[in-house]
Amino acid sequence: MQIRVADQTIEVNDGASCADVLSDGLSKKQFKNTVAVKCGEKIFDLNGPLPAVCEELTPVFADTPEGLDVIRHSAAHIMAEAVKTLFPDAQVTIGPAIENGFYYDFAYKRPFTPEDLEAIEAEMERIVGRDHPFTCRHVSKDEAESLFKDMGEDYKLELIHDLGQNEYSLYSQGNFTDLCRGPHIPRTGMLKAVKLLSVAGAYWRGDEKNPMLQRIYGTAFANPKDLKAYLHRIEEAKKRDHRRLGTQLDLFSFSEEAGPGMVIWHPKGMLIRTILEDFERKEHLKRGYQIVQGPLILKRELWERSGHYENYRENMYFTEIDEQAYGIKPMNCLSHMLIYRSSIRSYRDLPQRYFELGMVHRHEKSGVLHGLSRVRAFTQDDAHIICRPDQLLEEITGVIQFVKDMAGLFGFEFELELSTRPEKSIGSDEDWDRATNALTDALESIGLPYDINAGDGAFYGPKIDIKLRDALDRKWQCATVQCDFTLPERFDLNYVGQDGERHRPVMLHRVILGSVERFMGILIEHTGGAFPTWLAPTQARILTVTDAQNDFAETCCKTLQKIGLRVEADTRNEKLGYKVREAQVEKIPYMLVIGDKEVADNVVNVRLRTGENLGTKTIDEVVDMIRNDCLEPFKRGGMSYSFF
RNA sequence: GCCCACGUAGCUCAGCAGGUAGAGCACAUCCUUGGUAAGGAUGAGGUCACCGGUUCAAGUCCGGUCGUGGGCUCCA
Repeated sequence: MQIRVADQTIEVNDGASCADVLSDGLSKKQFKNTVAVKCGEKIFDLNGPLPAVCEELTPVFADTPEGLDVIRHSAAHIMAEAVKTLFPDAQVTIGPAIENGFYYDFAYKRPFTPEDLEAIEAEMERIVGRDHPFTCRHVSKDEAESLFKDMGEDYKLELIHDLGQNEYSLYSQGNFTDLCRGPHIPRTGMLKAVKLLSVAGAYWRGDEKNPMLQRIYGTAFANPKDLKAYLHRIEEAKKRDHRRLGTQLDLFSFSEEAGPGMVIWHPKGMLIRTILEDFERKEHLKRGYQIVQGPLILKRELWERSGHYENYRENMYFTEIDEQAYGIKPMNCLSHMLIYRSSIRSYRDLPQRYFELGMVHRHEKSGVLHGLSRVRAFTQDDAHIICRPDQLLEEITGVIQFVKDMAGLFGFEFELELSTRPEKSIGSDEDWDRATNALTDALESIGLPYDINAGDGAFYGPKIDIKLRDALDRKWQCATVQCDFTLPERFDLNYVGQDGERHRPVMLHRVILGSVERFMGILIEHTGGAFPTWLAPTQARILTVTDAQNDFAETCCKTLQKIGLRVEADTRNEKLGYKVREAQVEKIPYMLVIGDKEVADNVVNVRLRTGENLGTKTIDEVVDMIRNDCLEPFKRGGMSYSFF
C-alpha cells in the first residue's frame, strides 16, 4: 500500500501507525511539531492506526488552529486527571477546546479556590512530566455504561445514555480514562505551555434549571513563547477596556446611587455621542428616513396589544398615574406604528421609514450587566420600515448597505449571521419563505460572507445580526434587521393597494449601531480612546511655553473656535513637557505649541498625538489640516459630512 | 437570577498576627518663566460600600445587604 505524505509517496507495511508513516515522510523537526494527522477533512490520532481508506496523510502541526484544538482538548483531559487525583470525589463532565483555550466542568461539593488552581496546575505539570501516552479504545454501549458506573461518573452515564450510540471511544492517559471522541496528542509530555486562568460556575448542559458545575478555564499553546505572547496580549487588551478608559478620559460613569446599569454621560463622552448621533440623523435623512419620536412611557393596554406584556413583562419597568398603568418602553416600535396608523396609507406612500434615537429601559438580570455593553437604560438608533412585500428585498439591501458603510467609516471588522425560522413561531410558511429569501438575496447581492443560525430567528420573523468584537475578543451584537409579520397584524396596519383593496404591509425592525451606548464602548476599545479627529472631544490644544505667549494663544484659540473647531488653550504656569504629557494622556489629536519664535512668525508648532512633529504652520494651514483629517474617514465609507 | 472573587482619599493602589489609616497622581497655595510625556515646597481630602454580630478593641474575623469584576443562563 502507498500513501502520500508531503509530496512523497511512502510505502506502508501492514499494521503501521499514522506516526510510522509520517515519521518517514517528514523531517525530524516537522515530525516533532506534529500533534495529529489529517486525512481528508477528518483529524486522527497520530499514534492511532491508519484510517481505513486513506491515500494521503497531512500532518497537523502544533501551532495551527487545528493543532491548537488538539493540544487544548488534551490539556483539558490532563487537567481532569489532575483534578481526579487531588479531588477524587469530583465528577468529570465535559471539557472541550474553545476559541482561546479550553475548559472542563466538574461536579464537586465545593467551588475550587485560586489555591486549588495552583495545586491542579502543579499536578498537571507532574502528569506532563510522566509523559504517558494517550491511548484510544472502542467499547460497546454496555461496556461504557458499566465502566463509568463503576467509576461513579453520573454525568458521563447521562451523556452515554443521551448520545444513544452503539459504540463509544475512550481515551486514557496514565490511569485516567475519559469518554471522548478525540483526537489527542500522542503523549502528555507534548503539552509544553499550559496555564489555568479562572474558575467559574456553569450550568450542566447550559441549562439554568440544571445544577451548577465548577468550570475551570485554561489555555494552552504550542510553546511557552506563544503562551507568553497571548497572556501579554490579554494584559494589553485590558488597558483598552472601555470601562477603564471611560474613567481615565472622563467620558462616563456609573453610580451606585443612580442604580446598576444606568450610564451617566460626562461632558466629553456626551460630546462624542452628540456628534455621532448628529451624523446619524443626517445620514438617515439622506437615505429617505423620517425622524420621529415617541414618549418614554405608554399605556399598559398598548403593551398588551403588542404582546410585549405577555412575553416581555419581566424585563419591563412599570409605573402608574391617575389609576392608569403605564409601561416604560423597552422598544420603540409602538409609537412608530401609531404614526403609521395616524392616516390612511396608499401603496404609493410605502415604504415609510421612521427613525428614532429612542431611549429604552430593560430590566436585565443583574448578573449580565457589563460596562456600556449591557446596561438597563440605553439608546437605540432604531428604525421601523413599513413596506409592501415586494419592497422587502430593496429595503433589506438598503439596511445592509447602511451597516456596511458605517462599519467602513470606523474600520470595523464584523460578522454577519442569518437566523431562520425557530420551532416556536407564528406566520405562514409563505411569509417566512419570502422574508427569509429576501434576507438571503440581500446578503448575496451585497456580496458579504455570512453564517446561518438555523432556527435562531425571532418567533415573529427571520433576522440578520451583525456582530462586532471588543478588545477582549468578546462578540457583541450591534446591527440587526428583523422581519416582522406579527405587529402589522396585531395593530391592523394596512395600505390601500392599486386594486383599491386593503393590504397588510410588512415591518422591518432595524438598528445600525444597535445601542449607542454599546457602540460607544466598542468604539472606545477599537480606538483605544484615540478617537478619530471628527469625534475627538478636544481636537486641538494650544500649549504655551511661557505666559509671555498667552495673549497670542488666546487669539489663535478664538480664531479656531469661531470656525467651529473644538480647541482649547492651556495657558497654565507649567512647563511645556508637563502640558504635552497631559494632552498626550488625553489623546488630543493636535497639540499646537506656541513659544516666542512662533509668536514672532505668527505660526504654531504642530505636534500630533502619535508623537510626530510637523513643524510650524500658519493658522490657516492648521484649519485645513484638521478639516481634511475630519473628512478622511468619510471618503472610505462613501459618505460625506459637513463640519463647518 | 445562579457560581466565585472583590469593594480603603477624585483616580491607581499599599496596609492586616484584629490595637483607632498610608503612597503616587489629581486638587489648593507659594516658589519657579521653563521648548515637545511628569520642576520644587507646603497643604487640604477618608464614619476603610452599607447594616448587624464576635471582641476590651474590627478597614482587618463572621453574617446579611448593595455595588463591581470573571463566568453561566439570557440579550442590543
